[in-house]
Amino acid sequence: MRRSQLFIKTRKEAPADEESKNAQLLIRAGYIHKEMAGVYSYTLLGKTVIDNLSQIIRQEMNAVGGNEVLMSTLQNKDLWETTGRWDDKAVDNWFKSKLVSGAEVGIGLSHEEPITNMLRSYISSYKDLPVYTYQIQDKFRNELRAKSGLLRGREFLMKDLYSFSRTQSEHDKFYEKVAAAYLMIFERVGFADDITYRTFASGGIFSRFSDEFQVLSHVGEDTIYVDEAKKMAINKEVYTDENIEHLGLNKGQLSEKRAVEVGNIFALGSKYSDALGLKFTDESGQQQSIIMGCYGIGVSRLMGLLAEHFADEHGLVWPANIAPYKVYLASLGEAAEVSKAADGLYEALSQAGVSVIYDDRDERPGEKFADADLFGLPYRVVVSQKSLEQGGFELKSRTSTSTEVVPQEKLLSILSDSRQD
RNA sequence: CGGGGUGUGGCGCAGUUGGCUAGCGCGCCGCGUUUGGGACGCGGAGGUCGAAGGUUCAAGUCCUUUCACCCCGACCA
Repeated sequence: MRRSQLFIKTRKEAPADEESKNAQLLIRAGYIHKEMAGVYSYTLLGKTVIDNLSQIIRQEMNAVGGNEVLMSTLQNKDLWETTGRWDDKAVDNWFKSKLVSGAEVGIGLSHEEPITNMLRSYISSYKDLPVYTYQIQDKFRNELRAKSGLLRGREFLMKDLYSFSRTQSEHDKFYEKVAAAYLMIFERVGFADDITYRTFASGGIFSRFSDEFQVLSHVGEDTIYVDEAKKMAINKEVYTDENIEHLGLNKGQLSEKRAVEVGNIFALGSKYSDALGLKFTDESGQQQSIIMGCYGIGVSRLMGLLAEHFADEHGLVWPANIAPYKVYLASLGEAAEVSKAADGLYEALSQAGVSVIYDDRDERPGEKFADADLFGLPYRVVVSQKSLEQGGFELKSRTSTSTEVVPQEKLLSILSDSRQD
């Protein structure tokens, strides 16, 4: 992508109506645009980050047998009344609207009801199960207060997986499989296990605990207690002597931390399947309940937390797997030989499958360097009179302060070598 | 929803006890000089001062109502 074709413009100053670092950086760098409190649009840069995150999640969900689906945003009130979740007293953050006829519809805040209902059309036998479905799409929640940029919005991108199992043990096995997949996902996006904790949290009716995936961060809304040696954590909401003992933890080994919840998995039992009449016939011809589980990851929140976490005083510093492009290629000056060399390198990189932003604008060096830093791409390559005289192009990684001049073939091999998966 | 704060060209801000043509920086347009860390000169364009109502000879400034945004708290099925 040529920078001259990107419509975004970077800013030196942070917007006055954002306090959070993630929103300030992402807006300054032109990744997102604020529509209103808790609602953001994504430019090509931001959308590519979202796509990269989604792709990693998709791969891991497919690996555990997930069927990706796309559910409707408009929701059938009847389904939610069946489970008792239409009432504002039961769920108080609905966005609701009306058809011209006057009939009420919901705007999707979650999808247990519709997915369960949809499966009634397809599931009837033990042979049809288990089934795992997942979706990556916008959810709408009428939060009393949106805050912290992408970390708590009213409209946000979420991956939700729902599992439908025949027995509790089948469910339990899958549950653990997803838990492992989650840790893999967070590792792949850059949150390794030194800061990511599977955390015991309140479980609802069907299990003693649910599992949250918490990334340690001072901007976190959650307080958790961490046993670093055992790699275990417990949410403040269930931090009682009884639970600590139940989990085999020792209060003296636990330290209090702030964390951001990036994922949450929990058991649903047969609450929704029974309520909506989704059952299966077992080998002996008997009707049986279906055991459900629910597994969420806040994709846009994850992006916000990545921006919050991977940044320095100059701007964003994306992990290689997440960066919207791998290389920021900048030409300096308007000399014909420089433009020609830069054009050629852009072609060569593109053909080698290296994703690159080519800053072909007529701007001064300082501005191009500042933008390269702010964008946070893993590598910066500079084409200039100076680099050409030294026999090549100047290569610098976003995190290092030193540069080296390398000839084209070597540059191509370096940049396509550590190609992102 | 309780408390605190802020709304002035695209962005960041100033604007005194009400006073006459509403300023500054960035960005934008034109010309010229520049070109390795967000250049400089000259000349331009762009504003219902969040909105509505009121007080006054006169309102960005005072009063009332209202909307939006940020932060703390509560809430987060």
